Amino acid sequence: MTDALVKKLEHFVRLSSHDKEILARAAAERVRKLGSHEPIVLEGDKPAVIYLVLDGWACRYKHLEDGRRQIVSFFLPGDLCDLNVFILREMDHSIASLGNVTVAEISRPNFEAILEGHSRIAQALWWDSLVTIAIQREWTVNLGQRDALERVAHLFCELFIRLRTAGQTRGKSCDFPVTQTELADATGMSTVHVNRTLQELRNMRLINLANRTLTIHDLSRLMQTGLFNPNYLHLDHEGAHLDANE
Amino acid sequence: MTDALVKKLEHFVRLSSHDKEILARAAAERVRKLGSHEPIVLEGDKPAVIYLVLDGWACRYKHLEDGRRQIVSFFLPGDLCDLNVFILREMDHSIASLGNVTVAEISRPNFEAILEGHSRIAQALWWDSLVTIAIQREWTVNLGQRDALERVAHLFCELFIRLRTAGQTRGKSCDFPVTQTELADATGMSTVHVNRTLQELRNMRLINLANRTLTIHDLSRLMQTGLFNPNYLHLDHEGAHLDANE
DNA sequence: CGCCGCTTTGATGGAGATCAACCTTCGTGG
DNA sequence: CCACGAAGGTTGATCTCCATCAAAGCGGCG
Repeated sequence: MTDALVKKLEHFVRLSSHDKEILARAAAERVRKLGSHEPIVLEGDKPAVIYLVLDGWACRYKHLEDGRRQIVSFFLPGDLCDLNVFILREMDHSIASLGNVTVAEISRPNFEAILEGHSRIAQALWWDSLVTIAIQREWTVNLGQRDALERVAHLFCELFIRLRTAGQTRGKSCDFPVTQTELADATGMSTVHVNRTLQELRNMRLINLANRTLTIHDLSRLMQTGLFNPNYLHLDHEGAHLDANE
Repeated sequence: MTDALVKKLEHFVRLSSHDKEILARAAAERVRKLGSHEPIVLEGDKPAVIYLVLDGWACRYKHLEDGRRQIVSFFLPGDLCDLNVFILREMDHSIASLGNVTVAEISRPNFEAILEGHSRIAQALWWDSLVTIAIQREWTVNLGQRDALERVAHLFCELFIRLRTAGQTRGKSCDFPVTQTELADATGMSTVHVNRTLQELRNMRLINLANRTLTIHDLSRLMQTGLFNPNYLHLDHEGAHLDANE
């Protein structure tokens, strides 16, 4: 069940089978299955546990008082939410499932035991959280500078590569359990314009998106279209010197 | 010299005079003074030291290949850049000074010694970095959902409150060493429209911005205008149970 | 079947980009 | 001490991308 997490972390550092065991055990502590569009965390909640997405997608979002909503990040299989969040008194954002989702809830003491007892895992999780922050910065760039076509293209590149990193793609395709309304909330566009932008990307023979499946026909052209530079994902096995030698 | 940092951290937890001493000593290790618009870190650099802003402002930004630029965050006095950044092989963004800036460079071993030897400081720094991430998320919301007037109003509220938290305001005023071009790069607007938006805020008697000084005449109305909710700054002395008892 | 969530299409309007000047301030050097 | 140039700020005119409004398709499921 922790395949996606392990596979992702191994882009940073190679883990021993003991390390993998530790993660698998932590993720088995308490598993929850959720249907579509169910709340996981609500703004104002007291942080209680750490969530690890085992299967399916979720999203983090914020509402403005007048009802506007911005999705600020997507959680894919293998993604953890903010490690140190226990420090805060209340959450400043909400989290909800997109399609059907399976999450592991990891309790605070259990999680802290892992961080303290297994420094290679801890390092890998720090790397992961630095990448998460870099992704958030890139979203700022995306919303601030790119036009509609570039913006959607960039988002698709990011999500596809992140999924591939976690072993969640099939050739040129992947699950994509996100409605156009949700894409609109993530890109700061209207649903109507998301729809037209998707048509444009389809007409350019870059992608297809139907039946909750995204197919990217030509990733390198899609990357050009979205001015996508993957450096912020820091994927080149950076922590090789920390590899488990087994 | 570390007044701003200490003052900020004390919104989370009260530090002992020994803690403060530790911070002051670390910040004295190597101090650099920079003029306006000087590079501090460039995208592609290998992370080498941690920076602490002692005086003045800096910004983090990213360029697209075609020259567009997005400022993704501002560094104010007392701000540290990403704690764990050493893990990464190269930087995915750049940092530059805005006006004149004094920064402390803290070496990796020195910094790690502080984190390990002084858990109260470490906790406070974790809190600070969680707030930094929350700010980045809020920028995503700002760029994705708010219109020009709201966006600038929101940014001013955030910066003013962050400065006040670090003891860097004088009544309703504060230094504001940011040109309209830079405001445009931070808000994803054109300079022309930034200019017109500032005029609108002035005409509404909410602010004045001249001679690198921002004055906020009516903060609560400015907050309404920008749909600003300060909860994401987590300022209410959250870690009180960790206070140094002296 | 009929309804609900999602997608698609067409028509209209507006927020903000872009282009092109011009003005103001201030630091520098002659 | 003034001249000049560069950087920053201001203005007006035009244009375009995308929001908004409204309505119609289209699955899929109870």
